[in-house]
This record gives sequence, structure tokens and C-alpha cells, in this order.
Amino acid sequence: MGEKSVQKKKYIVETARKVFVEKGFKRVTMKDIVEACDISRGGLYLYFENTSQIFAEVLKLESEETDDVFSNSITEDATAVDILLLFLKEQKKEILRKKDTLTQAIYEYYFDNNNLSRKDNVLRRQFESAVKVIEKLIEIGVENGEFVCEDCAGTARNIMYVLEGLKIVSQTSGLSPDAVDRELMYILQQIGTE
Amino acid sequence: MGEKSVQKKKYIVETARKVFVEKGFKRVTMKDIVEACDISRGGLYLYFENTSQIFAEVLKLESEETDDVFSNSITEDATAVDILLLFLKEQKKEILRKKDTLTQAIYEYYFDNNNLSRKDNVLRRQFESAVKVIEKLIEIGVENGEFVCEDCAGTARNIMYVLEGLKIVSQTSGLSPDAVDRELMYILQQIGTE
DNA sequence: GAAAAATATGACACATATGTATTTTTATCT
DNA sequence: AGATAAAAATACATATGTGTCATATTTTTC
Repeated sequence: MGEKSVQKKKYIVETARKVFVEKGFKRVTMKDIVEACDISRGGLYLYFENTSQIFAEVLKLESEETDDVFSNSITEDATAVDILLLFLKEQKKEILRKKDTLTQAIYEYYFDNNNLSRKDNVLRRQFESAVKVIEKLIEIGVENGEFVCEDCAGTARNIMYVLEGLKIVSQTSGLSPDAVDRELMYILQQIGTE
Repeated sequence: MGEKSVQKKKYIVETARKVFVEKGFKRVTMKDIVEACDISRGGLYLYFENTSQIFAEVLKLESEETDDVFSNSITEDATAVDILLLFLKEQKKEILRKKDTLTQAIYEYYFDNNNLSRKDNVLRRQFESAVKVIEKLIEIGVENGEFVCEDCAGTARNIMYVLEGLKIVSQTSGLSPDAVDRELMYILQQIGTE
């Protein structure tokens, strides 16, 4: 495959992303993507067999770009509290965001593909990596006397489950910014922060 | 509508439930339900316009039957701890259950209908009512010296978010019984139980 | 037990999506 | 420029789903 093809494939994936953001996963058809990309039916089939394959590429691109959620917020003089607060603030935005999010499509995709191996499950990988980062962060905070926490790993996992819970409730039932704040405050109080 | 019609409608809803359990929400067509019920196309359309309408009925039936989650476990001599443990055990089953569950269909349905009013959103109603019950339970536990808890309402809500998180993670990425246990233990420790 | 009303049926017209095979266009090489 | 290869477009055959309507069957009513 030539350079041109690589470019076009990327173009398709990026354009398809918008379609998935708009419609979720299941409702998207090859036709939708053909039209969004303004290419021909046969043209798309030259690169992808179905929407699952395309979505998998979208996720791959996505995970490459979002792997450094924390790296932006980690500066020399930032404390663990600072970084955690920043992270939670980002999460809050993500939880409340209605438009311009892949959240729903991602859930739908995994509903359809709960046969994926641990390796191929980007969602799981991201969850686990986030747990590790939070755990590390709490540990540092405990060392510095910012936090009080017996079981850093457990707390980190717990925080991630709460965030997942908030996300799905927000998607299915709606959630006010206040409700999210309240919950995030609750989390922070647990590790002894005001 | 005669008695016979009421019966048939109920039959359709109950049969459709199985289809939704099997296939989730989005993948289910009127045709699927027609075939499952072994009735005619026109016959089904006599009762329902589309799958959303049918699913709404399934949910209604469901919520009528499951409103008394706790009532079974509340006996004269049961302590708050007993009841909470029993509830969490039930939840664990629900979280891990792969077959015979509407969980996925419910999520899919609300993804498609996030325009539902607070009243019509069974998911939300159930969440809120569960929070209330747990809160009450914790309060009783605190009075009896079984639990230590400053903010019963907050804790109750937090527990529910964690349960939602576990549920969605289980559905999308898979979760081991041990992982669920670990998390439930974590919850219990927070309110001072061994 | 015949007429009327209520239910149920299945074929049909329409719509939308899929995947492929053939043709057309565009790019590449000498 | 002309031959060849690669990429893209289009038309087609197939499949699946929707909603309706004329017809048939069952049930109710008198």
C-alpha cells in the first residue's frame, strides 16, 4: 500500500469518527461512512470490510492520542492533590459532555464485541492503566502527607469504578454538574482532602 | 380492548423480553418478535408500533416485579449489616450474570432514548429509589452501632455509582467474581465493617 | 345460528443496507 | 506518449426490514 493509500485510510478513519460521535456505533452503516467521506461504495470496501473494523481503527487512533492524559498536568511544582484535582476536572468534563464524545459508541461497540481478548480491549487497557496512575499518585500524596489512605490500589480502583458509574448514568439518565461535583467531593473526602 | 387482548399483549411482552435478553435492544426487529411469538406481522402491529414501545412495556413489567428487592431480605431479626450484605450479594450476581439479563438491552435502549423525562426513565427511578433504601439502611446501622458513617446519603449514592461502574465494566470488558468481591469488600470497609 | 364486531393473517409495495463485479479514471514507469 | 498497474466509481444482485391492506377467521351479541 502506497503513501497515498495510507493517507486515505487515515482520512476515512478520521471522518468515520465524526459519524460515530454523531450516531453511536450500531446505527452507523457503511453507507453513512461512504457519504460522510464523499467516496464511493467500492472505494470504502477496498480499505475496510465493515463498520467494526473501522471503529477498531478509530479506537486505536483515539488511544494513541489520549494515553497522555496526565502528562500534561504533571509539572515540576505540582502536588499530588493538584494533579488529582486536574484529572477529576477533566473527567467531569468528559462525564457531562453530551456532544463530541465517543462514549456511547464505545459502549455499544463493546456490547457487540464482548468476545475481544484482553489485549484488544482498549477500554479495559485504559481502565487498568488509569488505575495504576491514580494509585501512584495517591502513594505520592500519602508520602507527602497530602492524603491519608490505607489501601492505595483499592482506592484507585474504587475511584475508577465511581467514574465509570457516573459516566454511564450520565449517558443513560442524565446527570447535573452539581451531582458530579458532589460525587467527586465525596471521593476526595475519603482520602482526607478538603 | 377485551380480556383476551390484554392476555395476548402480556404474552407478547413476556416473549419479547426473551428476545431482548438474547439480542440486546438495537438488534431486535419487529420481525424477530413476530417470529418469537409465532404470530403474524399484522397481528403484532395491532398491539405495538415499534420495538421501543414493546421494550417500554418490558421495563414496566420488570420494574413492577423488582421493586421489592429488599422486602424479601428484611426480616424481624435481621441487622442492617445482614440486609446490606444480602443486597450486595444479589448485586454481585446481577453484575456477573452474562445470560438471562436485560442489562445490555436497557443501556442500549436509554442510549437511543436519552430524551425521556425523569418520570419515564425507569433506570433513573430505580437508581434513586435504591439510593434511598441504602441510605435508610446505613442510618439504621449507624444507630445500632454497626456502621460508622458521617454522610449516609453520600455513601449510599457512592455505593450505587460503584455498582453501576461494576456493571458496565462487567458488560464491556468482563469482570471476575474476585474483582467484584474485592470492590464490594472495599465498600464495606468504608463504613467500618469487617 | 346469523349478523356484527373484534382479531388475526400473509402478501405486497417500499425502503434501506450489503458485498461484488465490471467499468472508468488516475497514477506510474520507461 | 503509450503501456501497465493501481485506485476509484458505478451498477447490480441479494438480503433484510417496515408498515399497510384486503381478506379470512374467530368471538360476541342478540
